[in-house]
Amino acid sequence: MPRLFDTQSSEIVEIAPRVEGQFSMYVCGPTVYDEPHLGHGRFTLVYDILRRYLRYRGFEVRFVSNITDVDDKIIARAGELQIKPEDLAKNYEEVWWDLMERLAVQRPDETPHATDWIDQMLEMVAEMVASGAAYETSDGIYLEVARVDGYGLLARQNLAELRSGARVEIDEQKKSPLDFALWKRTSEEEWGWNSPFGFGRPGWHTECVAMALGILGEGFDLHGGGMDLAFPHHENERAQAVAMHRSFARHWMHNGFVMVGEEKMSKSLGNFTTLKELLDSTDPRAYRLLVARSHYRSPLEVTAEILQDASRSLERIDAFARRFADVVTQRSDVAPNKVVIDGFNDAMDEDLNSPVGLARVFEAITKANFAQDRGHVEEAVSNAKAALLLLSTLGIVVQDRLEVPEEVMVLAKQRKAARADRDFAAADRYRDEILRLGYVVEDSDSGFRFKRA
RNA sequence: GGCGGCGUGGCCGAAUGGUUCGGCAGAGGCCUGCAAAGCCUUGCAAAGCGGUUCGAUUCCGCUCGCCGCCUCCA
Repeated sequence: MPRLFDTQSSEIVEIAPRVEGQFSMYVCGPTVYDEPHLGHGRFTLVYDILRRYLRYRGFEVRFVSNITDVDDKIIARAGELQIKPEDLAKNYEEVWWDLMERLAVQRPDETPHATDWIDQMLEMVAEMVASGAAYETSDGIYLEVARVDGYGLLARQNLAELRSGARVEIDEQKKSPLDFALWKRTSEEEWGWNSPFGFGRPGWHTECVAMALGILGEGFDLHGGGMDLAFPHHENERAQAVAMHRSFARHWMHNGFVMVGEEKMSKSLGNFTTLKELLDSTDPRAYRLLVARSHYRSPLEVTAEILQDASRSLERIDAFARRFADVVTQRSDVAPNKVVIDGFNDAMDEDLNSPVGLARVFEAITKANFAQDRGHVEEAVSNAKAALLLLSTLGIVVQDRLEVPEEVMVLAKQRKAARADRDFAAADRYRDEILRLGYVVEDSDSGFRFKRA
């Protein structure tokens, strides 16, 4: 059974799902008001890898990730641009899915939108008001944090310490600065919904509770997001569930930040690189490799040099894939090497240790090459198959074959003939021509293959 | 102020109480007509100071440096 670090207990524990063999996970998705940056790319890759891994391990995974399409920032941005907030959200949601596709992040099974869950949120608010956990002020409905058992669990702080450190703006009407809005009352000119609590819109923390419980049900298996969501967002989600006496996530998972130098990359610091910039300039697989080769809870530095490093590493993977593309399909009788698979699984089972998992993959690549060099085909193929299987489990799509223009193919054949005649001068001329067309020919046991120059 | 975490070879990233590991880059060699790809060999890593121990990079303490959360944030 895989184990994961649980933010709630601060230790690595078995994930032991609610229903054997099934795994339900909810990950906080984007607020669609602007271009996603590298941090968004990291978290989506981390949970994509988790999802792929659990599936590969035989779990039936149900993965829900929301789109926050109503929010103060969306409204503010839309106001600046003089467009409707709905249109802004729609536009950036399209941007989001486009980028996810480029990153080869598989679509969640369900992608609920906050605006489709307003009724459910209002029911929840009514329930919390009725039970006395929530109270009304002139501008909305607030949850009284002091009435929630164990508030501060995810922040690893007790209520008194949180309160003393609170930097939230003072609101005379709130019983505590930590109390948070469930429903924000607004004027009717603004974007909003009619409700028993007056015209307005939901608070941020409420939507995820409604959607997670509404889709996955009580006691779902895992709730994840970036570390900065642990507090207050996830804390406040949990608080609402507690206030309603519903069991919430069994397990909390938080990934580390993308760093810029010694600082966290973030919108507010303005030190971000957008995902689009990255993907326009780098093989998206290089970023995935980078994410996978550091532990998901560690900070991750991304620079041009580090990306270059990952790209070169990727070249090694592709070269390996090219070398084994044919023989692997020919030898359907050979199974992936079990020692390699087990080593990978052991690493991934222990808090999703993909760096060690990748190390096992690279070792298998070396063994496959070593064996192939010596003509030990079965050993080579078993290692190669294991490596290829594990790479796909990490979502790394290998480029094992390159389609070349007919012209290049003809030149390569001519070169092959020239070499057979031991006319090396001619062979080299053909190779130069191929290079001029943007390809490198490599000799192989069976003839030749190509890579991009 | 409270809480959590980090400091590993030229670079990035892991594991680990004793022999460590992966990638990238470097050096030498093998293979190749020459390349490419590949393989092999190679480099006295643990911020500092103490302590525990037969033995510490790994455990404990202190010092220094850095980061994150406590506000919107992946």
